[in-house]
Amino acid sequence: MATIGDVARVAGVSRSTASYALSGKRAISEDVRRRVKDAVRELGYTPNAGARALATSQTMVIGLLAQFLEDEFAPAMLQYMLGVSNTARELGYDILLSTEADGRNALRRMTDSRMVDGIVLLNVAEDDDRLPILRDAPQPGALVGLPADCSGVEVFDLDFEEAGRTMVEHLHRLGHRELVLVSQPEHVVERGGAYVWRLQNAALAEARARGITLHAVFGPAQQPEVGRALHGLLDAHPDATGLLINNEAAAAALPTVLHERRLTAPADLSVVGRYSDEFARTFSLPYSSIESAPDRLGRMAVRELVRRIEGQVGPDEPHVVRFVSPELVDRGSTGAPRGD
Amino acid sequence: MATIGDVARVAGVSRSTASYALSGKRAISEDVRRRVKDAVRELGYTPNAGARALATSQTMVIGLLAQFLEDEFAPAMLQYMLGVSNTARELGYDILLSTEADGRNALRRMTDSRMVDGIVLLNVAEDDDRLPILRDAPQPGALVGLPADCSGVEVFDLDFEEAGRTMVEHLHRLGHRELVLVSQPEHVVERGGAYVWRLQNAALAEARARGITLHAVFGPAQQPEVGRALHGLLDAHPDATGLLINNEAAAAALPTVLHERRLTAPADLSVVGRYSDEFARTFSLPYSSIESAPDRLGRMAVRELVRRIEGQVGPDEPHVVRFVSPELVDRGSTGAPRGD
DNA sequence: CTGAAAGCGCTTACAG
DNA sequence: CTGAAAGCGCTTACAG
Repeated sequence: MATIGDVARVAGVSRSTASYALSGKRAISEDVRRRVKDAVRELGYTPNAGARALATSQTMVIGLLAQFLEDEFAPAMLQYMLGVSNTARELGYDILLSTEADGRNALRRMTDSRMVDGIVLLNVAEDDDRLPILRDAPQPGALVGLPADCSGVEVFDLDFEEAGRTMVEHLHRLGHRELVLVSQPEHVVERGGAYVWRLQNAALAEARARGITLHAVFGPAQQPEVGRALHGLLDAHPDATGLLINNEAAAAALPTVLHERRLTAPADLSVVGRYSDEFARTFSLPYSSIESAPDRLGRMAVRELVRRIEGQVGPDEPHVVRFVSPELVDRGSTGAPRGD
Repeated sequence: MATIGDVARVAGVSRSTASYALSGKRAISEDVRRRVKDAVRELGYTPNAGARALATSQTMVIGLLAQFLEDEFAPAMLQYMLGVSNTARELGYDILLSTEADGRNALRRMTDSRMVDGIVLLNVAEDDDRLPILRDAPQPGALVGLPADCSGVEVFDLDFEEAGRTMVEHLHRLGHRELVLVSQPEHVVERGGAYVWRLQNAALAEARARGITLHAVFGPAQQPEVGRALHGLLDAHPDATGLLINNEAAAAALPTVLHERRLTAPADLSVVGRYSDEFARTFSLPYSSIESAPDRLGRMAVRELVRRIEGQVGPDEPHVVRFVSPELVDRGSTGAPRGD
């Protein structure tokens, strides 16, 4: 493989001149620049990434820690990954991916050995055990998901409180007075998925403020349990006219359940979910939903991370905690309650 | 950050001795080994990956080129990625991930700049335009998917011919005489998804050999088109008693379609799909299916790739082309044809 | 505008 | 069993 030394020799200049001609970091005569470029083409030269990283202490690589936790919906994670990966590439960075169950190990390896310039953490828990390691690392970090302690890292998340309020408000305005909310399984919450609480508590508060009833339950995340759970719920609350779904598996199972019960949305039941548009398309879900914007969150996290990496924002400047406002995507699954 | 020089100083030895004490590549006195280990612990030393890569020309990184093509089912790709990523980690390698639409660019960048020791290509097309680049690269490559020309790379794929035969044979034995096969969209085939042809042609040949009827069609990959297409198919072939599905989107849409038609499998219609068990669980699919074994294929590809990388198989030894035999996972969706 | 040299942090023959 | 030195392939002050 050709080195910068080969390029220099062929171009008849010194290695430093060859390097500068390629980086443009100092003035180079037109003649020399041309000879260097020609040599590069002739030799098919590409800089050795490891050598460059060693010299510059920049790897142009971002570490991406994805976690595929049991009972969480793997396909949903993919959208975040793609948002991160594609944005990184646009900004000139490659992605070092870890899918290890033990994220702490992967994180330590990547940061300690200087394989990456920065880190993106996905699926962040309330009390995420990767955070202390990330804070101690010399590289900056960005999270998708809101932990209890946001110090030292950039944080991006959907505004789940607002999402909960929006769902309740939307159905209340349509005339609904009794609603059911199906959240993720309780052990997702216990593991640190505080977003489940955030949405649910805000929804409950909003319902209370509006004087309407909201039955909030945790649903399973697996088939066929989640289908049975949905049947049980609809049996238990025959007067409920609106269904709120903050549980991807439940959303995916709902069409079958409604068919089995001979129910149609919105004629018999109004339905609002919380998932991404991409998810809705993949699963052919016909329900209006709060867009969870995974690609947008991934993009934002990488953009801010790169600003940190490249020093466009100083190390003393405060870290960002940014919430994406939920948007309701209308797919026509809500309307006036039946009997109205 | 501590360097090997710091370790050496603290341990009171030379840098080379410190290095050897850690690698174990030459005999070291117990005393020195202990002092070096202590120094490592005290300083929290981790080798700089870039420096090591430069010195050894080994990065311990594998490049993973995933392609998310339009109209292909993104969640299915995730299973392959996880198989690759997890196996790589078990063998001591990290994953450099590319999700770029232009895989050729990503491939060239990774190989030319020596960021990786080897490459895994996912979603390989009949005439994949990344292959010439991979063959020219100094790093070995492994594919999941069968191209027309397998030279110079390790190839792993499901035996789609056998899968097609198995599906037909299974239903024929149960007494079915008229079947419908729904494949991926035709433009997936045109783009190079030869596996679609392989399964379909083998199924047609098997049906012919057994003297039964098989209607083979290409289905859409998107909602709601695929649902409508399924309805159209069942309308068009009212006497068909068995449905073969080689199209993930169609499989995901089928439960709804059958409910809408008040059909039950296998009482009214026997159904056999071709997808992974993980996929079936995620989408709550109750149909028997040919297991496409994405995790297993990913594992095999990485294992063989690492054997090449580490020189356990010589550069002159022939490359591997290995097919995974399809296994039929019985989920009870097939039986005797209705009216029998 | 260009070159010679130092240095990034490792590993590994070479010498003893 | 250990050390001094060279080298991996870059970049970037330092000098001219």
